[in-house]
Amino acid sequence: MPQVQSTFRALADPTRRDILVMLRDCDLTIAEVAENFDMTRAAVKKHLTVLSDGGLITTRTSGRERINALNPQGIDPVMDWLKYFDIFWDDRLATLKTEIEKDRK
Amino acid sequence: MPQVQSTFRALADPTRRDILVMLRDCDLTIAEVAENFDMTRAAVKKHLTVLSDGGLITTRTSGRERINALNPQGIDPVMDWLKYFDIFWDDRLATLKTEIEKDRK
DNA sequence: CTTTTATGATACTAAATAGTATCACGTCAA
DNA sequence: TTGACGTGATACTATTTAGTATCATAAAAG
Repeated sequence: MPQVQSTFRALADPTRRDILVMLRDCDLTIAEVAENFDMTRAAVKKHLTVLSDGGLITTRTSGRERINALNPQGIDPVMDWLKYFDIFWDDRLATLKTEIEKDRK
Repeated sequence: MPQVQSTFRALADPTRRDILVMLRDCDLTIAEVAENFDMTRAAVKKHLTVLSDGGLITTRTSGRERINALNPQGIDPVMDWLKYFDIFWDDRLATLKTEIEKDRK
């Protein structure tokens, strides 16, 4: 059960946010993720570990490959925390939900 | 106009998130914020600068005091980014909005 | 005017972080 | 079996970050 801190920390790096966007479309092995970045596979692996610690991704092994997938519930701790600002961004929240539904059409 | 990265970074530190929670109730000077932490005023000042860079707070000067206030729109870049995960957390968003309205009663 | 108070700013230290290089290990294929 | 491939893990370096200490400046109070 990841702490809220580990989730916020995982989201704080642009490379890791890019990885999450990639995983939104399809699951990827470490090597496949690394192809999209100008850094070594080992560095990408570290980012994936941080994302896993933050509960934002899950991993499963298939033979010698490790497949990374987005964890739908991973964002929950962040959302729970943001709730503290309800009196300020409640209206915005409603607007966002409308935009999401519009995008899906 | 703060970049999304500076906002995510500002949120990634537990001390800074605590400061935001404090400012949710009332505006505070640097010294008043510092009273709540076991660290020097200079350290708190640095955190406030990061929060300001991230657009999460605004500051105004009153005499020799500098008053820090929560910026309602500061969280927008983060919310915009989270929109990318719409297909996963749309249902959760609706649930959260319900909880917020319930809490307000 | 003198003193106190709140802040701004700089220099410095320690720890965390992002990255590389390297090697070991298990799996798959010829 | 032999080797290539994908990964795990460690050691190392450079940068960023969180914090302190210190001093300068400006405003409020006497």
